[in-house]
Parts: sequence; structure tokens; C-alpha cells
Amino acid sequence: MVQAALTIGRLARSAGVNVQTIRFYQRLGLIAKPPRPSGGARRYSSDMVVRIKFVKRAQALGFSLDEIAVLLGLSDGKHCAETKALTEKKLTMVEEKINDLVAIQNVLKALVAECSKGGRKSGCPIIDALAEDSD
Amino acid sequence: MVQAALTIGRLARSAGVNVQTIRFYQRLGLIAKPPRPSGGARRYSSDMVVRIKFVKRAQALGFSLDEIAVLLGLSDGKHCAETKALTEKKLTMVEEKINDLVAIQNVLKALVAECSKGGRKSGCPIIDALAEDSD
DNA sequence: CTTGACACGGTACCCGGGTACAGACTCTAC
DNA sequence: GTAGAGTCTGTACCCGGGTACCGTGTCAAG
Repeated sequence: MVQAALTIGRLARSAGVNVQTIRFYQRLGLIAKPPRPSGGARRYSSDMVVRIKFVKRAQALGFSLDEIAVLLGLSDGKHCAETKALTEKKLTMVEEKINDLVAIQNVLKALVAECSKGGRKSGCPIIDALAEDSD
Repeated sequence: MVQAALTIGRLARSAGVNVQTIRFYQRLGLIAKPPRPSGGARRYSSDMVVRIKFVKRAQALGFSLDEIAVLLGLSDGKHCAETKALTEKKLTMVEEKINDLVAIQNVLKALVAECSKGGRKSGCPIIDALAEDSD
């Protein structure tokens, strides 16, 4: 933690993010806005790079920015139980989404297979299946 | 095809959709707008119910409204090859999404497991993992 | 002393898939 | 004749996660 005192542009480049994204995160309250030295540019410590990367990694694991705000609030390491609960909830959501997609995958596979088989009543079996009153 | 001559409200109820959604689909060109009988309300044939349900079923299989517009354009049953190609493309997209989610699932599972194991250096292993420079 | 590169703050716009609201009209029943 | 339900058009708003544009300020180099 060398407190490298970055400008927002350098901070953005270090974190691999746009300047606008940082301002956007500030508006959401994910990222603190350091005090502005009256007439000059705000200065950011290199801890902010870590914090932004934290956001990006959590996002890559499927957490929404709202959820990440909560995670950041728990990030002093003293709220491990809550953090774990949130992660388990997210895991459940991911698994539900996988189940949904697998069901879709099976339907699509069946449609493609039927199409390849050929020789059905009227036109295209895929179109027929979508037009049928199967609900 | 009894041409039941539905009002937009009845059409919406039959198709299980809001009136605004029908108008929205009309704006997108997914659904035709029957001529307005000068001063009266537009009348919809019951074929429109089928068409709207087609849209909803395709949507449930992961097709976007743009893609559904294409599907509807192919839906005379004479474009089975194109339809199949579109479906295969969608299947591939779904499979890619499943793969992404399974990767996420594995990471989340590992984090939860490590958290349950307990006894790590500093605070919460999940927070630590998100804060670490692993990229 | 001017030019260029940044920073600042505010606002508007993008995507996709709708939802909601406002104001005018028509039709039907009481 | 008047209330209520429905329809019409147009426009604005919602979500989430940003992106873009505008006018102004500040700083350093040439």
C-alpha cells in the first residue's frame, strides 16, 4: 500500500476500466470519492485499484453491483458467515440458471435432431413445434 | 382459423400477454397492424394468437426478438435449412453460456468449501480470494 | 501565450424487453 | 346524458451496467 496517489485516469488504466466507469461506481457508492483539493484533481490511493478489481472479479462470478456493494460492506473479513451465505445464495442462483439452460439445450437439440431426420407432415418441424399449441 | 375478429384486449388475453406488449411487437414489426376501420377499433384474426404464442415460445427457448423476427420471416415452412441453422447457432450459444456458468459454479463451490474448511491466514477466504491479484 | 492533455461535474444516450401514463375517441348500459 | 370500459396515438419511464458528450477548469511544455 504505497499510496501512489493516482489521478483518476491512471487509476482507470491500472484497474483496466474506463474513467466513466469509476465515476459511475462512485455514483453508486461502490467506490469512495476522495476529497478534492480545491481547484486540483482528486488523488486516489492504490488501494482503490484493489477495490475496483474486487468489483470486477465479483462481477465475473455473477454478482450484481448491488450484491457487490453488500460484499464490500462485509469485506473487513469479520463477516465471513454473511459472506458465505451470500455466496451460497449466488451459487444456488447459478445452478438454477444452469438447469434452465440445460432444459432449453435439450429442447433445441431435439428440434435440430427432428429437423435432420426429415419427413414430417407439413413444413419445417422447428417452425411447426413453435407454432403448435403445446401449452 | 375462424377469423374470430378479436379486439386487441381480447387478443391480449387469449395470447396471455399485455395490450402494451402487442403494440410493442407491432412497433418492432413482429406483428402486423390490421387496417383501422375509420373511427373504430382494429380487428385481429385468431391467427394472431398463434403468432404471438410463437413469439413467446421462441423467446422461452432463448431467441431474442430480433432473431424471432427472422424466424417469423422463415415460418412459411419453406426455409427449413435456414431455420435449422439458426436453431443450431442458438444451441451453440446456449451451450457456451452453460459452460461459462459451470465454470462460475465451480469457483463458487470452491470458495464455499474453503470457507467451510476454516482456518485460513487472515479474514474470510471468499473476501481474500476476491481481493487477491490472481490475474 | 497558446495548445494539448487531463480532470471535473452534469446530463443524455445505449442495449433489450417491455410497462406506464396522458389525452382523445367511441361504444354500451343504465 | 353520463359513466365506465375499451381503444387509439404518442411519449416517457423502468431495469442494469455502463458509455458518450458538453462546457469549464487546471496544468505543463513548447
